[in-house]
Amino acid sequence: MAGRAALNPLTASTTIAAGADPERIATLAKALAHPARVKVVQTLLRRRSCIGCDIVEEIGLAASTTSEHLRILKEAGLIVGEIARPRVCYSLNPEAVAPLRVFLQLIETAPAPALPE
Amino acid sequence: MAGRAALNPLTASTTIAAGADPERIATLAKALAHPARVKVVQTLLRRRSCIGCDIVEEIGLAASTTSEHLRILKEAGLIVGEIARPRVCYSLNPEAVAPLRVFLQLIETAPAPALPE
DNA sequence: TCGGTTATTCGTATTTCGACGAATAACGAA
DNA sequence: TTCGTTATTCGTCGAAATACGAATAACCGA
Repeated sequence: MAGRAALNPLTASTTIAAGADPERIATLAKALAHPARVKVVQTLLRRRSCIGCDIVEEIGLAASTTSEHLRILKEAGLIVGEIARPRVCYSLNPEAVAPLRVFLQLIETAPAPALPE
Repeated sequence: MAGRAALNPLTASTTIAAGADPERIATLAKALAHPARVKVVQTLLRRRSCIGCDIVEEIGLAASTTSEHLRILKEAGLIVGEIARPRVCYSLNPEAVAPLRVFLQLIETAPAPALPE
């Protein structure tokens, strides 16, 4: 089952993704639908280790605003925050993006449309 | 450079995606951040051929609302609309999702965080 | 116990989104 | 030319998102 590692490209479960729950897909996409949140993820990609409030100055918004973006990412399951008082250590949850990734891959490998160019 | 077919999994250009333009990523994600728009894409995946106003009844919203969703998808480059008066023939533009897909793949293959569980 | 440090919540203002019906556009067919 | 069919644009409304500063919470160390 793994989850990570394999990154199963296009298997049986893929076909199902064609009819995957639109709500779920949309929710995941929405979590990444703001530049600040993408930046947060990119930061966590760069500095693999968890980060505290460094994220705040990294993306250049007020602490309260950043906290809200982190909340949204957390709610979507994309990141997790380990409390290490007085700070919080954030890190990515790589498996969370799978449904959206599969959906995109399905689009990308779709047969070219009839468009005669 | 192909574009489709290969679906280049994780190559040199991937690393760059770690610092990919957050605006671009966010814009793509935003286009898919609504269930109705995901449904439109799913419909176009199922019925590979282009569709006219069938999309309207497929997703069950008013024609004007649907048109707006289609506009957003078009603006993001995810779909194209070929005019065939008096109707419009929509189809997917599979290559458009590449940047977002690469970004997601990068997340998914990121080294597991330090979280000792 | 008392500050110091960091994160989150709260209240608020502004902007954007999402939905609808009505009106409009744009052509093929009769 | 006039009608019918389909898509889009427009005006509007309520809901949601975004941003901020102030206030609050929650611990660790002195």
